[in-house]
Formats: sequence, C-alpha cells, structure tokens
Amino acid sequence: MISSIVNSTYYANVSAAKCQEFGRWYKHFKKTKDMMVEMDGLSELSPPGTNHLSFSQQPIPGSTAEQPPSPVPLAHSGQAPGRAQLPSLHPGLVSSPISPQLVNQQIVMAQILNQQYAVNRLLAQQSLNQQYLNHPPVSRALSKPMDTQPMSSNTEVSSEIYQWVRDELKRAGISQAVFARVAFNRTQGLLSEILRKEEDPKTASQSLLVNLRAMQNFLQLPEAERDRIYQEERERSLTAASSMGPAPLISTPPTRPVQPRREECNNIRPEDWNPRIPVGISPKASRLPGQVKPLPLASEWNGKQESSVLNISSSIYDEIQQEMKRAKVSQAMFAKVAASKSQPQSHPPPTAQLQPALALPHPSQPLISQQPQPQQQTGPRLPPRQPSTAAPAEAEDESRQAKVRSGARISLEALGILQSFVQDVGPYPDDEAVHTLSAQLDLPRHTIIKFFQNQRFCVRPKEAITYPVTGEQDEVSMTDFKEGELLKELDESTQTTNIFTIKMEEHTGSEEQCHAQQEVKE
DNA sequence: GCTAATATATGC
DNA sequence: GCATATATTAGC
Repeated sequence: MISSIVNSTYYANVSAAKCQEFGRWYKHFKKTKDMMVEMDGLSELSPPGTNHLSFSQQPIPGSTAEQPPSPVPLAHSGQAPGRAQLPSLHPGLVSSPISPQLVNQQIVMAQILNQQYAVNRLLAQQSLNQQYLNHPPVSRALSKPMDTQPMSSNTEVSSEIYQWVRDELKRAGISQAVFARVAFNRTQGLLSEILRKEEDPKTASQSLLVNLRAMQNFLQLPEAERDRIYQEERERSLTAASSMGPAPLISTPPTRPVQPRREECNNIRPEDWNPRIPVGISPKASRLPGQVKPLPLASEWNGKQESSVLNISSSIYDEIQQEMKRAKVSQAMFAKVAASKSQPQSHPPPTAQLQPALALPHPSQPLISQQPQPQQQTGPRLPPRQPSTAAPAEAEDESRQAKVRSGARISLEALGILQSFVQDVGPYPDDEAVHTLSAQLDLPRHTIIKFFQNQRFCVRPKEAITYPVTGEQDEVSMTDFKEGELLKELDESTQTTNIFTIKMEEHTGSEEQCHAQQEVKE
C-alpha cells in the first residue's frame, strides 16, 4: 500500500487507524531504513524493489511467527508450479549461497519484512472487521489492506484463480456458498457460475475482476485465518439455520444484511479489504424454501468489535427471533413493522431498523402486526443487500453521510492522524511521508507540509525545540494547524466552514495553549 | 451482474 | 429419504 501511495496509485481514503499504523510503521521504517543504508554499502544484492520497502513484498518466506499468507492457497498441495506466480515470494530472501554480510543484510530485511508483515496482518485483521458496502464501484483504485496490496486493482488476476478456488474449496472442505460469502461476499450460484465459465481474467468484466481479485486476495490470507473465517461463516450459518426453525410460509423478505455503517472507518471503501466481510447469510437458507435468511451479525465480523455505535449486538437476532415467536408474526410482518416504525428516523441499516420495533412495548406489537400493512414491497424479494434494491435508502444514507463526512472527517480524522503521526514519528516527515500522508488523507501536499510546519512551531516553544523523534509526547494539538489555513484548505473542496468549530470542541487545554500561540502569531 | 429459487447431484 | 452441495436460471 505504501508503495502504491508513494507511486500515486493509491488515493482511496483509508481509515484513521490505518494512517496511524502507517505512522508507526513509518517510524520503524525510518529506523530500519537508516540501517539499511549502511548495509547497502556492503552489498547491492537486494532484488529490485527491495530497497523500497513495500508491503507488496510482505508475505515473508521464512517468517516463523505464523504461516505466511499462503498466497498460493495450496502451496502445500504441490500444485502446478505456475501458481507460484502470485506476487508474494521474495526470492532475494532465500537466495544462496550468501556471504555473511549478505546474511546480515537479509536478516535485517527479514526483520523489516516481519515487522511489515505484522503490521499488515494487523491491518488485515482490522479490515476484516470492517463492513463493506455492497458491490463497490470497481473503477476506483482499490485501497486494500496492505496485506493484500499485491492484488491491487492494477494487479493481474491470475488465470489460475479458478483452480486455486477449487483447490481451496477442497482443502478447506467448504461449500461454494461459504467461500462465496466470505471471499467475495456473493452467493453460491454466482461462484458456481464463475467457476463454470472460467472466464479469462484478462478479458473479464470489471465486475468479475473485482470478484476474482477479492477471491485471490482472500486466498492470500494466511491459511489459518481463512480457516477461521470459514469456521465462523459456517457457525453463523448453522446457528442461523437452526435458530430459524420452521419458517413461516410467507417467503420472508429476508431482513438481509446490509452493510452496517462503518463508523470511524466509513471512509474506507468496500474494496478496502479484500476478503469481503463475511455476511451472515446462510447459504443453506436458500435451499430451504420459506426459510428465512439469517440476519447478519454486524458485530460479529470476525468476531471482533464493530457496530458498537449502533448498539446493535448479535443478540438482536435472538431477540427478533423470540419476538417473532412471541408475537406469532411472520418475519415478513416483523420486518415490515420494524421498518415502518423506524421510517421517520434517518436511514439506519435494516438491523438498526429492527430495534425500534423490538423496543416497542410488547402489547402493542401484536396489534400492529395484525394490521394489514400497506404493501410496499415491489416484489416478493427484499434483498437489502442487493445494490439495485437496497440502494435507494442506502445510497441516500451514503450520500448523506458523505456530506457530513466530507467536512468532519477531513478536519477531525485527518488532523488526528497527522497528530498521531507526529506523536509516533515526529514533526519532521520526509518527502515520502508527506506524499504518503497526502495520499492517505487526500490532502494536498502543502497542507501536510504546512501542518508539520505549524506543528514544529508549536512544539518548539513548549518543548524547547527538543522534539524527540521517537519519544513520547503530550497530546499534540490539532489546533496547531492554523485555523485559517485549515479552512482555506477545506474550503477549496468542501465548503464546510463549521468544521473548525467542531474540531475545536475536542481540543484539550494544552492544545488551546498552543492555539493561543497561534492566534497571537496570526 | 447479481440474488434467490429451484432443479439436480451427492453423501450418509 | 434426508441433508447438503452444486448447477441452472428467472427476475430484478
């Protein structure tokens, strides 16, 4: 990712966490880079591109900490050697014979890569915890977790992907449904089709490419990770299927999963992580006529946090189940009631919509349920996740969010990120860092530079100009960034003049101190 | 292009 | 025969 950013091929916004990770990584990178510079004098044997540490090189052969993300899903299966073409191996690291100096160098390299790998995994993990929007636009540069960076949008999808997938299905003993869900969040039928057609990725449509890339990237996850995801998906399916029990006859509009909102990460595009997040739809449900699709566990993605903002826990599904039993209403009815009850609110995802209904006093629910509801559905299906159907509300929601985001995110998140970068790395970023931050935050370079200038200005008087490059630091103020400048910058694109006000509310006393200095200066 | 329904295949 | 997986396809 870093290299993509540096190469200006990476412009999608990334989460604050990722940026912060970048800061941490960069700190380390600087250190190791210095080391490397010294060592470079000894040998020039590094493979091309090695000097420029890129995450694309990270699956580290020899990393013993954990199984490498087996880019070749079945590296163990001794499949066609051609598969090894996945851009994961780092030949330079295993070359031999090698001189002691080279050994040293490579040890350092390995350490660096290990570090990167660790970060990548962390980021990948983070990504996996994030929700995805449904089928994302495909043209945008993918901003994937570094882990999967090698498979960015510009990257070829191997024509062997189909075989890899098949092998993976065999290896893991999973159904197409599970794989389709976790790897690229599509349905079994589609995967079946894709595998049957085996279109050459070179001539494949954009949409197919997206899916193939997603699969490929998913397959790059460590095997253990993939297995875990499969397991979760299977468990979810099982749980959902069993908890559903005999379904109402009404073909229930499955209160399908909708991409839960991504709170602080909502600037991350769906394609940001690759294995599209597993969604709690039971593939089996489709085979059980009348049975309702299980709801997705928004908070359950990879069993991690998420969704806390919405206060929707996985228990919501149980509650819904119980409530439907209690009220003896069909899921369709329940969904309708839930939706109608929550209509006036902004556009919460379906899961959120259900909560108001659950919150109703019990006695009222049966009554409502029995009322003939005006048929609002246009068809038998209610596929919230389907772009075409679910899009209206979600799109609206999206755009609405986007409006809010456009201002607030830049001012708060970007500054927060810059701030943490300063904390981690210091206020003296080199060009590369500036470039990267610029790309990551979608801010002009000069804005970044200006920020650091201001940062240095602020820090100096307070800390007597001894800014520890790696040292701990008090809360560095975001207000260090001059109000006027910030607004000026932002106004260029988003006319959100109240941003700073919002931002100011979050500042601490020490920051105000600095801010006061700024004002004086101004 | 995709989902969901459903037909068909497979395994127990 | 049932449960589950995969293939196919209507409909959005």
